[in-house]
Amino acid sequence: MAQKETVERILDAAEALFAERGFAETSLRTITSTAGVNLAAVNYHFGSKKALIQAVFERFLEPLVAEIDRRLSVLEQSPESINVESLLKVLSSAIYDVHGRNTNRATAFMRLLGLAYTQSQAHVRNYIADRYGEAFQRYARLLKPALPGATDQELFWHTHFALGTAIFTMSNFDALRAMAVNDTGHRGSVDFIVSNLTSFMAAGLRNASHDGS
Amino acid sequence: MAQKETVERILDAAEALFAERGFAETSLRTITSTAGVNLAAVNYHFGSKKALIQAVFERFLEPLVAEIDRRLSVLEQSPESINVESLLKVLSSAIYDVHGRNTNRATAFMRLLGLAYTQSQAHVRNYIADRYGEAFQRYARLLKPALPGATDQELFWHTHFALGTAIFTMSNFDALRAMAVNDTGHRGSVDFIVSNLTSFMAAGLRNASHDGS
DNA sequence: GTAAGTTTCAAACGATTGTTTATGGTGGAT
DNA sequence: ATCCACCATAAACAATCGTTTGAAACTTAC
Repeated sequence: MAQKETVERILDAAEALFAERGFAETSLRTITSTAGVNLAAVNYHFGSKKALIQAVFERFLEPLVAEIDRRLSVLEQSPESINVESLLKVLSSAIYDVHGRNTNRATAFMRLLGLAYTQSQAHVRNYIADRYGEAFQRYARLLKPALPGATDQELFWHTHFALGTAIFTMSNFDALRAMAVNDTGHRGSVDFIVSNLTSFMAAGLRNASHDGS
Repeated sequence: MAQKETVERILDAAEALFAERGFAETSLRTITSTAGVNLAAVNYHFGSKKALIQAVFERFLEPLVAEIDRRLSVLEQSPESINVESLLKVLSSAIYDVHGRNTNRATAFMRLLGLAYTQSQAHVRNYIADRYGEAFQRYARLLKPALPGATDQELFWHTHFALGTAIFTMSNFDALRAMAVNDTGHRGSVDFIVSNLTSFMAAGLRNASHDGS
């Protein structure tokens, strides 16, 4: 078995299992037996469970952030088209683009992103902040002129309200869909949910703006 | 030491520790040593760790839901005053009312609520849905006419978007305030933040309504 | 003051966790 | 064919987990 294969199989299994039950609740034995590799393989290839968690995030975030950056650069070339909706669309489109319409993978990723915040042991948070903080700030710089009249305080809080909405929805995606079936009879397509989520966030964000537009 | 005292000390320690690090990450030994009681006390008084988790939620949710119910009954007596804002105010006022301006306790609980979703051990979710599902549905029934034109699906999702915004904000309250100081120079008063949060949620919710009002 | 009923306590239980070790096997370069 | 770097494997490691035990300490009632 080639080394690439083992590493990849571990990452695949870890990603799915972490998303399903969280970090602490997923043992290395569950991961390695799901992946069909030896228990010691994780420590051999990654060093520790913590390093494996970071590797899972890295494999996911690296192409995503690159794609977001690319799309922001495109957007910057026609500044008149920069607004709340187009900025939010950059994010959702980037997710679609990187993982296709493979909703399994996309929802797994959403769960992971949510877990990174809620369940995160410090090392995950620090790693993400350290590695992708710059990308976040670039986004914030573009958002500011899209919400004229908002003070820095309002901008900060409304941005994090929107962030919270997305993260909560993502990290509970499957559970919410199950509840939706129960309450409304419809599971809701990914497109429907993302579209509603985006407009919810946009409406809330615009609420911070004072220019009445 | 009276039994009441031991039980209460365990609940206090468990509540704070669970909120801080999650359920699986908090051992009974940490809880009991923080509470200053014997390790076996948890299993003696509660039966199991799972039962302790439920007891923590029950102690918090019981008075809160009762207060919400009381306020909803008052609101129902003057139906013309029922709208998105007044319904949201019921929630924030109920929290204030039950725990005063003790934001520590309130944010700890919100983090617990968030964990109940993300660290979904099925038993916590089932317990909450089982016990407080009716109260939630009553609220939803009142919210529906306040958002005319929204389909059941839109109502469900926008409600949970708003719920997610609140839970995320409250459960990361301290961290967000620390970031706010860093980014804007202002910590933001509780009233300022709650007021902005409420209007963000209201704006997003109204977005589900199609009557254009 | 004694007996019955509760609660606390130190100690141990078996199970599971992440990690390490020592041994074998494999494939490519010389 | 021989060597060597790399990887897979089974087994064991120490630590931690939730839970149970049996005896001691306490409270309550008569």
